[in-house]
Amino acid sequence: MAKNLVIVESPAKAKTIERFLGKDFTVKSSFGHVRDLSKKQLGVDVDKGFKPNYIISEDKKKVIAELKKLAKDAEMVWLATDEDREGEAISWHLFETLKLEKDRTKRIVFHEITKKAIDDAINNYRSIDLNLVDAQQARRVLDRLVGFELSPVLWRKVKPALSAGRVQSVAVRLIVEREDEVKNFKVTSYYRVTADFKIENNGKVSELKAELPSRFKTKEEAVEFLNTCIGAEFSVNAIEKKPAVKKPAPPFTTSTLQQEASRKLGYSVSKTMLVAQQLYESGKITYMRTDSVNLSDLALGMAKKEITDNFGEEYHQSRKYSTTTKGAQEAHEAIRPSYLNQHEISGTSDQKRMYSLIWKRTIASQMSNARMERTTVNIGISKTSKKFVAKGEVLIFDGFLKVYLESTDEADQQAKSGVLPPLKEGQKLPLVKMDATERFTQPPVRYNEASLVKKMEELGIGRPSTYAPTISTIQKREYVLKEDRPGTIRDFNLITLKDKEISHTVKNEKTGQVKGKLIPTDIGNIVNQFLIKHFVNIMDYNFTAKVEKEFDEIALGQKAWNKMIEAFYKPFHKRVETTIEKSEKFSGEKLLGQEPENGKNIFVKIGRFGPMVQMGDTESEEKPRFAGLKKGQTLENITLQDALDLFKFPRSVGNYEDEEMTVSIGRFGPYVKHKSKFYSLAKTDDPLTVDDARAIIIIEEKRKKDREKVIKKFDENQEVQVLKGRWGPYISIGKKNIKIPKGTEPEKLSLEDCLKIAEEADKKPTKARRAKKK
DNA sequence: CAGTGAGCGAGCTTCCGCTTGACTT
Repeated sequence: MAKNLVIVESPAKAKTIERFLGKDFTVKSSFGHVRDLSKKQLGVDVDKGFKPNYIISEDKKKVIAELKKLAKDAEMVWLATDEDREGEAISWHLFETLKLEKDRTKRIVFHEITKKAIDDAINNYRSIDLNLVDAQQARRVLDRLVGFELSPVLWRKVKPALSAGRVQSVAVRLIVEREDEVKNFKVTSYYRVTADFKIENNGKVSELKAELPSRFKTKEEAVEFLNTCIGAEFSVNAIEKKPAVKKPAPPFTTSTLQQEASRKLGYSVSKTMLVAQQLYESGKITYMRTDSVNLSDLALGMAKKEITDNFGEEYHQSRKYSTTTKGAQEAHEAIRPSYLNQHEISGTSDQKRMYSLIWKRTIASQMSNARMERTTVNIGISKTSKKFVAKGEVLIFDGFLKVYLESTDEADQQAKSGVLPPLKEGQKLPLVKMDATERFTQPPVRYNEASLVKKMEELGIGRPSTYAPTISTIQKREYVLKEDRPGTIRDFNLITLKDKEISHTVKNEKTGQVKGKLIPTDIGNIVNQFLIKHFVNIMDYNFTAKVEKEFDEIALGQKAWNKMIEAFYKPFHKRVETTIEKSEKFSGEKLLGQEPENGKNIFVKIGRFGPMVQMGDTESEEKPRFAGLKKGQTLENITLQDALDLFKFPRSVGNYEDEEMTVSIGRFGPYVKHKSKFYSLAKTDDPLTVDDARAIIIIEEKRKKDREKVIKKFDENQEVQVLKGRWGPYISIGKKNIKIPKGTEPEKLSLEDCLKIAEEADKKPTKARRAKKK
């Protein structure tokens, strides 16, 4: 039995550390937090100093049992969880649940996993910092109080099963407000003038492109300018050369990795985290949930060697980066390859691509600046004081650009200017042509997953471990949707001056394309309005920053955590109560107009099951009729006619096999119902016009598919079937579906085999079932 | 996950942070 037990948070880390420590040490992991507030109740006694009721998480019971046993037998327990608020709390929870003894427990921390760092940590042990633990408890309790008191208000006033929280509600707000900006943006057009000149140098002909720095507001002004330029003489007024440098970006944090993987590899933030986790677990990169841009001395040394060996000494420049991020806790290093001499790895193509990205970014961060020379040429016009400007850039030394350049979010970047041809001051420039192109002002760009993370990080909302889960939560609650939109064609004017003649053409371009952007739903809009109306302080972009400041004071021992919570909770709770009592249901109800025949009012609003239309008043004797909105329809864009169409369902479309067929719109889109069976319409079908002939085709097609679906049937037991599904063959027994074990040929299964497989499946634990809920 | 398809209120929803779970022999 080892004399020493070391407990860290991650099992991968445990493995590495164990190698450094030798056989007197056993290293185990806690797998993150081991206790939390009870899941079902508030878990905080608001009347007794906000005493938290901690419960060992179900999936941690085994871990705790094992650690308890090992701790009992060890001479010394070393709590080596991360050096931040959460890590300190994990150590404390371990101390409490494992019932450790003070004089046989030491708290240590290290930021990098090297022999030296670990030895140093062992020599610099301390005790658990209870102030820091209190700061974490305050954070935990605050989040619980906000989440568990606010969400029920939404259930009562807006719609059941909604949620609100310090982080997610503000994330939704960002998206809602950006959408409003896009909606309210007034596109205006202007004219940009460019000119092409011909340059002759010793018989060599080249082109010089220049632009007028000022823009024209109207077509008339642009034409007037071009008119002025007819027959004018153009000449070089001045040439200015200026040196410039470009610096590499700092090494990756979780947030910047998510952004770059999104831009360069097209990954969602959850995919980025999944692949990074694989790389971490196989020891190829350092920890992937970090807000630090710091590289260890070891890494700096490796980077220096790699750069000098591969590119030469002049390419190396040692750099220390420091974080500018609000609320960063910096318990880890930046995300970097574990071994920088490994330029490539084996693995899946996703892993290879991400590794290569991380390697390049890390190496580039320790390389020299790129140096260039920027040239600006002013070109005078004989008939006006306006001037054209030509810009060129020559790379003098590539530096870090040799390996890596960070991408940007800006959609339409100016074309990179290249080398200018040799020019002399006073030189005459013959005009080839001049274009005045109509351009349009751009609305703000909607967030995608990664740019939302960037914004959240700027505001200090959320942590590296929660960016991805938060983004999936707000989509799961249907507050926002990730959307693609094809865009529309827009005409623009092009006026050209060539050979002293002015010509007008109309061209077109695609605009308004959207790919993977986050767009608020009706529910998202309504919930956001509601929360801002009643709980503006929590929706404040600075709320987190404010409470973080108080958590810091608690960590420094300047404030008692439950006093802080009390000061927040009293007014907050009162607000919750008055909102429940006084405020009306918040449905976003809007009167669209009247039904032309019966004159009843038509409303749109959020109902128990989402956005819907209503015919007739709620207070009237006669019950109103309801219908859900179709995909793509929103409270804002729906018209009276759309709404009236929705009441046309269910529509009878004739008889088939002596039974009526009806077309209706359900939760999963339009369908035909026949003999109490459902048949989905194709995307191309219009549910308002589908007739009997088409409905019969749809029914028959589905029947054919169902027949092909059956691999095996058993006459002796009709309930049991072997079927072909979307995910391969499976056994269906009544309402239950069972996966076929690997290596079994579905065609050869007998009834007995099927029943046996089903029985086996039944015995297995029901863990998978928890994930079933939508 | 394996096909879902209503009703407009009787009973469950929910938070943010840490971390990766495993069913044989």
